[in-house]
Amino acid sequence: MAATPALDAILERLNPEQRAAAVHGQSPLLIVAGAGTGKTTTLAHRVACLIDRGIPPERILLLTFTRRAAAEMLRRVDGILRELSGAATSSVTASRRVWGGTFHAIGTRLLRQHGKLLGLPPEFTVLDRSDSEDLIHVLRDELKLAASGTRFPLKGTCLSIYSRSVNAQQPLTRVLDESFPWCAEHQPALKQLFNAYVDRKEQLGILDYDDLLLFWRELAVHARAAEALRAQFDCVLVDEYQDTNVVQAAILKGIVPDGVGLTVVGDDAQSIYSFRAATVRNILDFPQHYPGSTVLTLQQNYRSTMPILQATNAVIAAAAERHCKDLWSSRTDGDSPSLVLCMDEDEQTDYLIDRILEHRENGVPLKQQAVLFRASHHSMALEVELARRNVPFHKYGGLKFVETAHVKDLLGFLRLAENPRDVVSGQRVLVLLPGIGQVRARSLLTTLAEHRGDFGVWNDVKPPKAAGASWKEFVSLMTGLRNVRRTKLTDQVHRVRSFYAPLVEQHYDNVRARLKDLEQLELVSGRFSDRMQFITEMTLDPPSSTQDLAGDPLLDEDYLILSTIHSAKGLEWNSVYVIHAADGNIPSDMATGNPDEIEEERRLLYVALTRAKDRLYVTMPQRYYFQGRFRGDAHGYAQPSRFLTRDALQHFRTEVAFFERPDEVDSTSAPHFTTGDVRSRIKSTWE
DNA sequence: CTGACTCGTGTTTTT
DNA sequence: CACGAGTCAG
Repeated sequence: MAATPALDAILERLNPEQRAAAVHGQSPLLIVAGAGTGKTTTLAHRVACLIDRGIPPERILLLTFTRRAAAEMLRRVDGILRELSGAATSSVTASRRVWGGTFHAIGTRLLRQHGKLLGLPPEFTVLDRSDSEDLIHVLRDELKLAASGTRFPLKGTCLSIYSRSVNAQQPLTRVLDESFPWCAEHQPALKQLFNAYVDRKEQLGILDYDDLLLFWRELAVHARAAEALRAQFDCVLVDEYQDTNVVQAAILKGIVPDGVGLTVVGDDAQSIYSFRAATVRNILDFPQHYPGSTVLTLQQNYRSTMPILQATNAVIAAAAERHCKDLWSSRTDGDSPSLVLCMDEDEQTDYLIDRILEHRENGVPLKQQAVLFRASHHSMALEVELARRNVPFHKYGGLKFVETAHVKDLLGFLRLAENPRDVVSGQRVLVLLPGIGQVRARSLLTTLAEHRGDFGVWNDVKPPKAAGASWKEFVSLMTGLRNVRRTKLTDQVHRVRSFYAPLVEQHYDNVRARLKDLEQLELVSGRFSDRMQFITEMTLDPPSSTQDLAGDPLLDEDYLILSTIHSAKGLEWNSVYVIHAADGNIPSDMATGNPDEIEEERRLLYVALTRAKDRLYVTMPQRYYFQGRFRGDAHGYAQPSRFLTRDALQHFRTEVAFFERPDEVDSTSAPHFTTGDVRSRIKSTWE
């Protein structure tokens, strides 16, 4: 292709492999990009090149793993385009026209656009994980499955089984045998439940997360729709391809059957989402799926120092199956990573905070430091201590703001108004009202459905005594919300909040914090133009939790990052602390069932370690106190993660976190007073 | 039928 | 411990 001179100059900044990827033509392309090898930079340059080559931005589809990643990528594209055109404003809007987002978000958008071809109403609502569980729960009751004597799997387990089956496209028997053997005896009942689940979603006009992919795939193979989709895009780029599942691969195959214009990027060594049915085979077999494809491998690491890379290379070298990659860096100097043995969790916490503050003193801002862990609750003790010491932090992963009961309640009102057939939201909202329980809620919703979602019929219902005046108020709120679709969204949220606030006090503890969250939500809603968009975005791209523990991080310029390893994917920081690196946590003892799971845990540790640019600490408490049943000082001893092999440990400096104990005596100074003084003071309390 | 209560069990990662 | 399932008094 003929690049303009200016573009050539910009591409000079890339290394040869990166440049080859950026300027590659339309034949199928796989970029195997090791950790920190400038994957985002490369992809951004490729998108810029495509636009520069005259491909209309709205005909480019960029699929990423998170919305943040898409935004970051397009920001970089903007930068490059602006350089090219000498700050012309047109380029800024150009990248905004690119279709960028997660598979689920893009799927939603395309299904609203083309869903009619499948008979799907464009105003469908989307269930998040816990909504889906609630629906399963309702159906389980209706089918009386739990009452059959033997204990039936919990709603969450049922949904996991269902989800695995559809995402891996595997028959139920196989999923049960391989992943849920203890539920095998319930196979017939589960089949019945899943059929009901699929039918009910159809009746209610709702889709769950998995449906967004499944329906999109149907769209992509459905003759007329597929044509429209294929005609819509010239180029499709997929990031984090190692974490896609077979349904996602089928979607791509449908949109781009011959792979012309298709680019996928990923690193098999960082595949960590098999619990969501992602399969590393997608990236490994890409050349077979798309004959004539080009494979480019990026191996020069621009992120970490060589001592850190030597350690991470050694950790991944022990993996059972991997693409050979030998990451290297020109940053040869730097400190060896530390393995820090702490006596117990408290000492680990103290050690961390001391190090973090020390680094900050030395000019590394808190935002450039991250504490990473396997499970969300691993940071609890640290969070408490950070709050006590007034160190601001922001936590990614774990329970999100929108998953808290009160936020879901408030959104429930809006969702019911948007789609009165949505009985999941309906139940949720109705049982909040005094005097209304499961049974009455169900009958009210049936009545509502019989009157085509006209909330007015509820005026004729005899309200339960306990409901009092609030029933009339509730009905008028809902009719209002139904009719005033044009009212400003914040006003709608405000009305719901006024009605709902008193109910918070009746149903939950910690009322103040929850009411503050609701205020926050009203504020957030101001950023959205219409209600449907607001509801959908909140389930597909929920904001990470507001941290009220350590003050509002938005007000603080600088804050420390706490993150699960899963949520840290693709990110990097100057100083990284991987905590609770004991066997049983990494690998989690929930995930040591089969060799594949263990291998994934190894990659998980690899992902964590490769986030570090300059300084890497791996810490673990050696003594764990048992939680729960046995109180007192019962404890056990932990071993370092099995993935820190002898070979890997050669690249670590092992230290023991000793703390200056307060009992270290300063023998040089004379006593200010005697023990006799102390005793007389004690006596004075009752004298 | 609702809502307050007790009892027992299981416990990761996320769109 | 925290949540879900099951029990029982209004």
